[in-house]
Amino acid sequence: MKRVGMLDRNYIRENPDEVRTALEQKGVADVDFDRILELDEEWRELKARGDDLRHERNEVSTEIGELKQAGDHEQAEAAIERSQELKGEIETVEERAADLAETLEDELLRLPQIPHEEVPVGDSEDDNVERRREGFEDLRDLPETITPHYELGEDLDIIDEARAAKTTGSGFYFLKGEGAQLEYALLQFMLDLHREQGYVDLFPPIPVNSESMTGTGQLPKFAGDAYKLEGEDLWLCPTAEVPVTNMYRDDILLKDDLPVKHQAYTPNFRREAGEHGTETRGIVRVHQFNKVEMVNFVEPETSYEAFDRLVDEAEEVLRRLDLPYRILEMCTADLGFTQAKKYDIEVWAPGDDMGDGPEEGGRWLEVSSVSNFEDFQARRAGLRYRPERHESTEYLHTLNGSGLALPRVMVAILEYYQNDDGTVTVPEPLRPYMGATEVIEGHEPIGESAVGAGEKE
RNA sequence: GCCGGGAUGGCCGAAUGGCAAAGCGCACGCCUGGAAAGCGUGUCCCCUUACGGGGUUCUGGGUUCAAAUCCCAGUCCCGGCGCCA
Repeated sequence: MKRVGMLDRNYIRENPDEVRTALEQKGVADVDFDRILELDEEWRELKARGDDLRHERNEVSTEIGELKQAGDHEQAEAAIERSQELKGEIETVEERAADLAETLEDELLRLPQIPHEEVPVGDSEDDNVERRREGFEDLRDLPETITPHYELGEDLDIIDEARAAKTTGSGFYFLKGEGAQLEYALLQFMLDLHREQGYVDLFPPIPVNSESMTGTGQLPKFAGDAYKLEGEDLWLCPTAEVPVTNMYRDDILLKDDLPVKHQAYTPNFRREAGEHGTETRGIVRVHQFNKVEMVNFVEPETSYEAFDRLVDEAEEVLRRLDLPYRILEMCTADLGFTQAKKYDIEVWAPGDDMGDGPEEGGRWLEVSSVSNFEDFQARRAGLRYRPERHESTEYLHTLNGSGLALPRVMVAILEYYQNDDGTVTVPEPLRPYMGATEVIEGHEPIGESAVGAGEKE
């Protein structure tokens, strides 16, 4: 199926002002929208001219067949000559048209999704709006001083960043013993919970090709954020959204199939280019992390209901773990390229005072991002369905939400469930997944460096 | 990795160089007391206010006045052989 731009061409032609407003509100400066309109206009003229020439050629071509049938070779020769002339003319016109179409296509792929009309207009992340704050009314008794997760992880010997730098590089980490167990427990817990909410599990392939990356909107704009495999048209999965959404690419679903709700656990790989110097300690910003992702395919009229439900389904993870959090609505400037509306869920990590946290101290960590893409991804990826009362297909709406990103939840647990003696209480719902372990006590470190540090005799 | 076979609409499936069948499904209409059956129309993409026109047989090239059809390259599927945690 031919890829079309993310926004409907007819819509762009008929509503240029809405597109301009969206570009402005999203702060997209590298798109020359007037040029796109010109390209479209010019392409349509060439298209019409090419169609006329082809029409004539089709008529001549039919004539040739008839003349040959009738045995009139002289007339047939004349017609063949005319047909040859036309061939050249068509080639000239269509070559130009194809060039224009290609340029236009590239430009259209760079046009961002238009924000939903109720999204708060803003210039930067400072204009995001906090919608709710949950779980602060009945806080745990916390230690006088909370050790940040990166120090605690080292103390308990459950997170090892230094040795991962050796095997792989900075921005990666080993989880060890109870650390690794906690990771598995969180995974199983989240998957079981979302299964209760009606999600069907998927375990997707981790490398994805360029067409998939384009379908969900990572390409062409964000190529620099992803890891590319050398010599292959393959990228390391930056989020399960990519394989899962593209799973039904160019498919036509039935109305009865909808809503389709899938959850997928995958590792996610992100280069985080340009982020060096911030968050270098700990596992808050890393190049590889596990995440459970929820993806919904729904009928267009229901996508905003689905959005609210998706936020609730993601929140449920934090509610059950009894971790305090807040819900943030992204303003137009902080909406991603593909998103019409987006809420972030930020968990409270009390270990580090970063200034932007709540009055209780600590900081907010984004653990989920719930987005409605409306028909933006569907159009790029050819995701359609057949409504009952129409004979033609329509683009469906896609949504997704993390449910949740694991390392940051782990950070919140290590800090919020920390005890005075430096151990960590395992939240109730996770215990069945950890062989009934109630408290993480860590292990003795291994190796000579521990002796030198006075941690081992 | 090697050898062979294959890819045509939502589905199935014809056409082997000269207008891409037929069937199923679906929608609408006629018929009916109502339904079924039957009959008719429609059912991909693009341009066009419309009338209408163009394109489309996995993808990309080539041959030809003309390609679903012939040639080259690629992708994926099936079968066989090989290899393999």
